[in-house]
Amino acid sequence: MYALADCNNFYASCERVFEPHLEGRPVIVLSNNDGCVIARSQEAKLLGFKVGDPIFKFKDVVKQHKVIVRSSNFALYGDMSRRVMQTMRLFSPDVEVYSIDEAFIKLDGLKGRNYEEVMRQMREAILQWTGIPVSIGIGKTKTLAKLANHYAKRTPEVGGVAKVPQKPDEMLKTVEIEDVWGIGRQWSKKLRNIGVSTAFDLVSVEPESIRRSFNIVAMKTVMELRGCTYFKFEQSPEQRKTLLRSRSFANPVTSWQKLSEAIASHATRASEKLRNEDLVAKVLRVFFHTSLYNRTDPRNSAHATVELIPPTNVTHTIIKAALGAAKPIWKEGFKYKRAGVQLLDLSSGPVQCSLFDSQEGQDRDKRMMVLLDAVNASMGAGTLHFAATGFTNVMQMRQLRRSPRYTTHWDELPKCLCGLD
DNA sequence: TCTGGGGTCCTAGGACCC
DNA sequence: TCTGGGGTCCTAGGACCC
Repeated sequence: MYALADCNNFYASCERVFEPHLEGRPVIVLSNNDGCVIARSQEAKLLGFKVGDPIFKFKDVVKQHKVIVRSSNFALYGDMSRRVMQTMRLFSPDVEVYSIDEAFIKLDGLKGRNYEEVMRQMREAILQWTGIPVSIGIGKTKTLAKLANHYAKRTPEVGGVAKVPQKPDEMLKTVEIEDVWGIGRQWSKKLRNIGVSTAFDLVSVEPESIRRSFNIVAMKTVMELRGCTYFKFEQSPEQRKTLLRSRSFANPVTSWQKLSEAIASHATRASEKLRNEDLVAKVLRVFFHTSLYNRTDPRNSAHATVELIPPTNVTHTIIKAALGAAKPIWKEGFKYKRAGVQLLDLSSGPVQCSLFDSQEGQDRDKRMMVLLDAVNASMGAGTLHFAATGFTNVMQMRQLRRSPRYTTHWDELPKCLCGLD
């Protein structure tokens, strides 16, 4: 048996923990550069805000309903997430962190106890200790736990915890096809066309025919809804295969100087992440393109791939490779809106030296990176950086409404939570 | 004027091998 | 006039997830 614990409206709930007066009011959180909606409180959902809505189209609604609008504050959300997950681990050692706001919990270790009862206690503890409300679904497979979770979220009477019953038909009938985990927009449309509109309809379809019309993953989803385990519990995550760092520009970029600084910044952040996970990359891809929405300006999309020989995680090597690949494909006369660096073919194994590499050179680079990381860890990110990333900060995000990073920065600690002096 | 930033897996088709 | 049967690897595109 599995449980899926999922934080309710996570980012909006994080904003509320330190500002309780936001309770009951519509709250939305914006993407980087304050571009579009990425999270909504229940009240904001009822006003019709959807994930991905560009905020500038909703100025009137915001004003009329006094919607609380916040820039994203991932320092806060990441730390709150860590606290929630820590609390879960006190109730079961088998926790698979699935995303920033949800985790699967294997319940088999709790044999003899009432699963629902334990999960209710866990829910209470998380709410009391972190201030974050969660919903919990329990089922025989991950897909069924997800489904029960969905049910719990929409059915207040169950008090935040729901379990797929022995005879699941009635519950399955209440879940629309697009709300089944693993069935997205395209497949839902196709399924509705053949008369499949709920989870209940889907379990009645012959799995083999689903495999033929869709693919093996869709078939596994059907089997999971029928109670057969296909998606395994993964306590420790598999080693990642790719790593991407990219961002839209607050203001369009037209010069090679600015674009190269952005690419060097992404290369820096990607290298740091790589070292953080003790990996090296064999392939690098760099890309940049103009706005996807602007129909009047000339459009351009460029990308290039290079092999890193030998595989590396050294910042200056990766910056050099990224800029070397980007320079020949850069063109004058375009307003670039986004750039990024992707690292592929990642491995943790020992590095095979190339014929002309000196061991001394590699050792020196390694020592330099250890020093760089240590300085930046103790004195703040970016304290030491390569000149290629520039000093004017082309990467500056538009973030006009970010709340304080209450739990991770000393100078932003909450001073008063109750409105009293 | 203003539209996010990450990931995974599967499949089909082409190039190549014997 | 007639033209096999079996593999692997790579890439692009499309689906899904948060």
